[in-house]
Amino acid sequence: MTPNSSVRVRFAPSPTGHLHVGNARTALFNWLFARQKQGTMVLRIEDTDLERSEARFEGQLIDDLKWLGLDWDEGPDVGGAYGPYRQSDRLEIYREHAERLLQKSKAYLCFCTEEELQKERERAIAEQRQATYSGKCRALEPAEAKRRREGEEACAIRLKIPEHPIRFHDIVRGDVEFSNEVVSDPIILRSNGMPVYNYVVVIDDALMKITHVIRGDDHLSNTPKQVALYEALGWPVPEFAHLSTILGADRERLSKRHGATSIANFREMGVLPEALANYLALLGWAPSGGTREIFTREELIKEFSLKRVTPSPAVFDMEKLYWLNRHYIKEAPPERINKLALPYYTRAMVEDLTRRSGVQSSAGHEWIPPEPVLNWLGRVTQLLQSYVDRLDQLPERASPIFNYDARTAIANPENAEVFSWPHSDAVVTRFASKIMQDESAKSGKLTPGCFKRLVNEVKAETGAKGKELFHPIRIMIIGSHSGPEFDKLIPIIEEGSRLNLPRHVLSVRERVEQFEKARKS
RNA sequence: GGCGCUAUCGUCUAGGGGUUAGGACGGAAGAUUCUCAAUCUUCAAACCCGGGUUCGAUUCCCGGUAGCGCUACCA
Repeated sequence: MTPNSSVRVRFAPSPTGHLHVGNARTALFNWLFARQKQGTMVLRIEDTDLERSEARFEGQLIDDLKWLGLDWDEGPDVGGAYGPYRQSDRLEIYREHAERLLQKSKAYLCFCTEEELQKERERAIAEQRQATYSGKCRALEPAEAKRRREGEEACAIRLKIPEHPIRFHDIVRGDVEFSNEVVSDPIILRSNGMPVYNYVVVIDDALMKITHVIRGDDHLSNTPKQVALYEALGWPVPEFAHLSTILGADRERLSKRHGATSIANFREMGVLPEALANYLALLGWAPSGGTREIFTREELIKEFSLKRVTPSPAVFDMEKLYWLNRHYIKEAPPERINKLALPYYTRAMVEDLTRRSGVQSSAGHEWIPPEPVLNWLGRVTQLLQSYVDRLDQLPERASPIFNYDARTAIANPENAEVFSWPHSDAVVTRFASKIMQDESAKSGKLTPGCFKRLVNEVKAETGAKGKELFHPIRIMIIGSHSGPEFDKLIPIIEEGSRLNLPRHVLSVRERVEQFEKARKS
């Protein structure tokens, strides 16, 4: 992965929590672009917001990014020639360049207090004007300003916005122009010596030789200030690509309110990383022709194009993500899915155990099932694969196997309807007596072939066929009239009944027995 | 309030001065199956509004409206 082009992009998250889907999509687009151009991907941590940033979040961010399948060539964890890659380690650099700007009189000292500025702003809003800085301190004599600063008067450093409109090119949106009238001289260094975001981002991007700034469109309105900064510093302005916002179903900006929005959430839900990456790529980007939807990582790298990114905001559609996830679950090698699915089962089993015993067993969480159980769970997963959107639904879908309860099966109104059918009574009675007499069923070794034979006998004896035959039988066995095919289900139930599990899985015979008992009582 | 960005089926999108406006998710119907899921087939579903340019605008331009963003000594 040696970069051999001059393209350099960066993903610059703030370590304020888990990676959010919006940011993940930004990271993905940066990554796709870098990899396609064989350029360099830089990870930079924007931790100048001391109040919200936490060191541990950086590790989470990196985990989330890696889980999504992204990597980077330079960053706080891997180093690089343009470090440091944490803004908190770069404060000296920011101060130094601010002073340089001052010397070149591209910036000036501002002694206005926050209260003054606040009043100015309120007045402007009251007069329905743009709330821009008056530029009062811009008129100060440099010599006087210097004297006041040396006299320990608190001051911030402001950039001089040029007297001409600011234009820049955006790959997604085309040419954008802002009148200088509406961009007021921004503070770059606060009176407490801390630099401001719009300033550090430029210093970092320029010093890190970033050629393409790909980021969320919430930064679009900040861009003129940044362009002015590049110009003041005499540095080349990079290309910009502002990605549209991801919205929730209510067309409001996607937030925790909308449910799962962090990468960690999706990961816990059992969404596969390739499904998420594929989905995210489709949010705002479409291939030429616009008919393909499924892309491997390599195909995305090959096909991706910033020029084809849509400028309009996109609503996050969980259903479509699930569709992709189902696709990738089906595609994935069974061993991989089994391995990923395992924790969901063990957690459910342990929870079930603690619920019923009332004892909290922390050791249970690390329960590693023995080989035969592992294999069996793998077969359960394969049986249920086409029934789930995400892996965390597996235990729930497997519930008829694990938690058979004859009473609830009988009490269920839908089932009651089935039992009101003319043949149902006879089917139940005949089938039950056959199972109770069957030798193989006694030891939990009923085979699909044997099961089929018994069903056929019931069919011949009662005249029931199709649903009238199978629905009552299925209810007896799994408590519901619908479910997986018996051919696959029967061996799994029987095998499960012979395994040593935290909670015994009832054999077909045990189920039928319970059912008959519950029915008669 | 000011400024900016955006506007094609419910959703993600393709397309583009003349098209039966294409695909996908979801929905509906059918096929298959004992059932459900999966799968396959079919169907319904859209160019925000008003002007202008033009022989012709959904497409180009302007305005309106709506949504979102920015308007900080937040990032």
